[in-house]
Amino acid sequence: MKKQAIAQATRQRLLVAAAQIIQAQGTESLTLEAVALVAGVSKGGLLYHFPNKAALITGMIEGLLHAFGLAIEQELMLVEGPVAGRWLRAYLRATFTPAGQQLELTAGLLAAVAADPALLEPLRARYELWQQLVVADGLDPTLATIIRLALDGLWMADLLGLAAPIGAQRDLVKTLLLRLASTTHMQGELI
Amino acid sequence: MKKQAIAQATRQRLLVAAAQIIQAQGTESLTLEAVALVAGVSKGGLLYHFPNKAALITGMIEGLLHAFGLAIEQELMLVEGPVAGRWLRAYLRATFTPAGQQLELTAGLLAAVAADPALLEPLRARYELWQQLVVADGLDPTLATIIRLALDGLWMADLLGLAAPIGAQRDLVKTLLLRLASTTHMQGELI
DNA sequence: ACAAGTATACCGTCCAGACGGTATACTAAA
DNA sequence: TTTAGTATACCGTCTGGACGGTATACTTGT
Repeated sequence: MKKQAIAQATRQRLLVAAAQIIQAQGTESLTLEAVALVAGVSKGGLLYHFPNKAALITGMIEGLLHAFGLAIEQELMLVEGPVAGRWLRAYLRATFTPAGQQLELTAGLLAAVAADPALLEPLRARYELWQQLVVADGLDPTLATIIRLALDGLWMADLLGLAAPIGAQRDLVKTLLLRLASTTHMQGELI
Repeated sequence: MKKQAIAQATRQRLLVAAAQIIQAQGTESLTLEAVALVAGVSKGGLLYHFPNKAALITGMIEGLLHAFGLAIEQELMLVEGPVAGRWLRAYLRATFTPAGQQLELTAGLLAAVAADPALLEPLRARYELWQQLVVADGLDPTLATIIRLALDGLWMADLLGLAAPIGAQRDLVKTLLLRLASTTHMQGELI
């Protein structure tokens, strides 16, 4: 195998190992040594790929952003429903997608908030952008924002184990959210 | 002043100091020494009130649970709207309560997830209870769950600075959520 | 084609400093 | 006088990261 390809795989293993440690034992246990051990690399090897701890965490967040961005783009290609709410529905489906539920990568968020909240900056920037797209999606901006917040809430409930809906209830939530995100105008008492 | 009262105030200062440190510098900077310094107490003084770090974090979470529980109870006393959705609306208004301290204490959650996810257990238990109340509130359970998730999402967006709606937009979100939580049955295309 | 030279990927050790926690001394209110 | 509350001094452990070294893959001059 090509050397570069191996190196790339090692890098990925390190990222995954870091996420696993966080999920299992909390960010405080995220030490360079532990990550290296789980990934089957020496500490020096880890530091080759990520020159310091912050770089490792940034790597996780960038990975998350990249994966989720791809998931959205993919969902956007699906032809469905009215034009209004198109983007929001893609975002919605992406969060319900395995990639969106890659809690592994999501753990990077926790690591960032632990090590230095400033590391969240790229994520914040992306969220600002997403929020802009959400309100400009042709739906009622307020309802669209609520849908967005509900998706984020679900994501957090999953991450922290805070009574996230599962099974059939989860499907119902998804279905209703999708329907809300297809509503160009609401009737009667709602708005 | 009574000595006990002073001690109680010191305890509170320690909790607040811990929350401030977390918000400003991340959980990794939450060291006993730093907390003591910010609170204007020596390390020994801190350890009198909280025998170890886990106790300090548990204290923050219990404080959050207590404060939020009180806020809900208070909102429940307000007479308004239909019976259905009564509890959810109280939860909703409590979430929007401008008690800045609440956000401070919320930081305890981050500390818990950093130090040891098991410390979240009391919070998880409480959430299960809340979720039960949410679905049994007389509204459509799925819509009620979505509202709950949106509130949690808002809470997280505030906590992490992820494009949380502010100002007029925030008020609109609150108003629409309240209206959704007063809807005993939805019309037309929605359900 | 191939030796010589260079870049890439990774290893193992070491250390200064920070951290949680203990032990003990002090102080002022009751 | 007692003791709740706070201060000071200290210890053992762990951590991030620096560093020097090695082996394998590439590139280049000839």
